[in-house]
This record gives sequence, C-alpha cells and structure tokens, in this order.
Amino acid sequence: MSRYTPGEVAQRTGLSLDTLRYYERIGLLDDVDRTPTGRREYSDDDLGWLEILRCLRETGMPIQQMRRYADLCRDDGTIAERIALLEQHDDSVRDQIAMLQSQRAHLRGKIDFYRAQG
Amino acid sequence: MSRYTPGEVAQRTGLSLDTLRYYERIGLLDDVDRTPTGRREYSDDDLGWLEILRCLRETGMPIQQMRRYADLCRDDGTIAERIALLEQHDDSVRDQIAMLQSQRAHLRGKIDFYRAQG
DNA sequence: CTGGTACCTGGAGCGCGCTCCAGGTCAAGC
DNA sequence: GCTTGACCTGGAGCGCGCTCCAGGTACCAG
Repeated sequence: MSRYTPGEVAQRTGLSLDTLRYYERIGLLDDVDRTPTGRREYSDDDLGWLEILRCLRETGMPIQQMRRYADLCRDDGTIAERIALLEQHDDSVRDQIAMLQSQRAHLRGKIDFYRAQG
Repeated sequence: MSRYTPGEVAQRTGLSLDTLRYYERIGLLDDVDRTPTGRREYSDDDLGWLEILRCLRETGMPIQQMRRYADLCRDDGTIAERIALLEQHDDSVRDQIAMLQSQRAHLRGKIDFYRAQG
C-alpha cells in the first residue's frame, strides 16, 4: 500500500517520465491519484499494471492492442476476451522467437564462414 | 546466373518495390544492373545479399549498422571487423530471445490465472 | 497500333512510439 | 526567505523505416 513519486516509478519500471505521462494520456493507465497540489502519486496497483504493460510492449504488442486490453480490464465479464487476446499475442511471441532462432542459425553460419576464411 | 525483374525480386524476398529502391538508394545494396532502357535487372548475387539484409533486419539490426556492414563487405581485409559486428549482433539476438522467453512465461502465467478465474 | 501493366525518378508524407520544450507551480534544504 | 530540483501542462517535434505520389517511359498481348 505504498505510494510512489513519478521519479521512483520511472526508476523502478525503466519507463521515462514522459512515457508514463504518455501512457496515462492515451488511456493505457487509468488516471493516477494526485496529491492536493496536483502531483502524481502512483499506487502498488499502478506499478503492477505498468509491469504488465512493459511485458506486452517488450514483446512487441502495438499500443492500439494494448489499449484494447486495458479497456477489457476495466470491464468485468471480459475474461474470455482477455484470454483470447493474450493467447493470440502469445502465439505471435512464439512465432517471433522461432523466427529469431532460425535467423540466428543463419547468422552463426555466416560467422563460421568468415572464421574459416580469415 | 539468372536475372530477375524488380517484381520477381519483390515476390521472392518479400520486400516491396519501394523498399528495394530505398535500400539501393541508401547504399545497402550496390547499384543494380540496368537494361539498356534503364530498368533494373537483379542478379543471383543481389538476391543472396538481399537474403542477408532480410536476416539482419528481421533480427532487429538498425539500418545504420547494416550500412556499416555493407560498407565492410565492399572492402577485402575487413573479415575481422565483419565477424566482430555479426558476433555483437548475434549476442543481441541471443539476449532478445532470452527476454522474449522470459516475458512469454509471464504471459502464460497471466493466461493461466485468467483460466483459473473464468 | 493500342491498351494495359510494369517500371522509372525525385521528393513528400506517414505511422509509430515516444521525446522535448516553454513556461509555470510546488517542496525541501540551507 | 531563497534556491534548487522535481514535477505540472499542452502541444510541437523527432527518428525510424518505409510508403506513396505525380508525371513520365518502356514492354507486351491482342
């Protein structure tokens, strides 16, 4: 039940202050609580949600789709849709990994080729 | 020793005509041979090189670095540097795969969590 | 010969995901 | 009280990697 300043959150999540504000502005993050003078005060829940956002972004989900997921999460009774969305994304991450592994094999082949030359 | 029209190359490589011209313009691809009337005629070598470019791009190498690699490849006696560049990239691909795998575990955890709920 | 399609050029435009800026308010240490 | 630095807002700008466009030329089927 702690509260965090923007600076702390930036440090913990690895997101910039600008990105944090940007995410809030476009509706990826619900309006963050404010102190009486208008400064943001993030909650543990906010931090948890930002972790999820980071997971989705790092794995290449487009912002649009993340917004769709955020919208679903605001509404109970969307569990099935959330599962569907995440599963679809999981498949794309799986494919992405497979592609990288296969291209990495080419890369290593090329390196070995150079090694044999030099 | 075949020759290919731009359309054929686009189909084979999965790159758009615009992207092919773009790559040539920025020096990723050496000037392609032309017919007497000025149309491009790609060689097997061009196709092979485009495969390499695709491998590097798909694995997330920035265009700038690809240009650097292309420059090295125009100059003999840069084998060591090419190896260094590719190895560095290979490391980054390895890290990328590891990150994706770890984030994918989170993703699957989240999905399982929803499954237990619904 | 004619039409349709593929190709040519230089340069502008775009979508994404931030990132930066100006001009201001607030909080905390000296 | 004063300074310093963290934070606020709205909106403009940016870097990347293409993508599109206008206006023109060449090839090919019928």
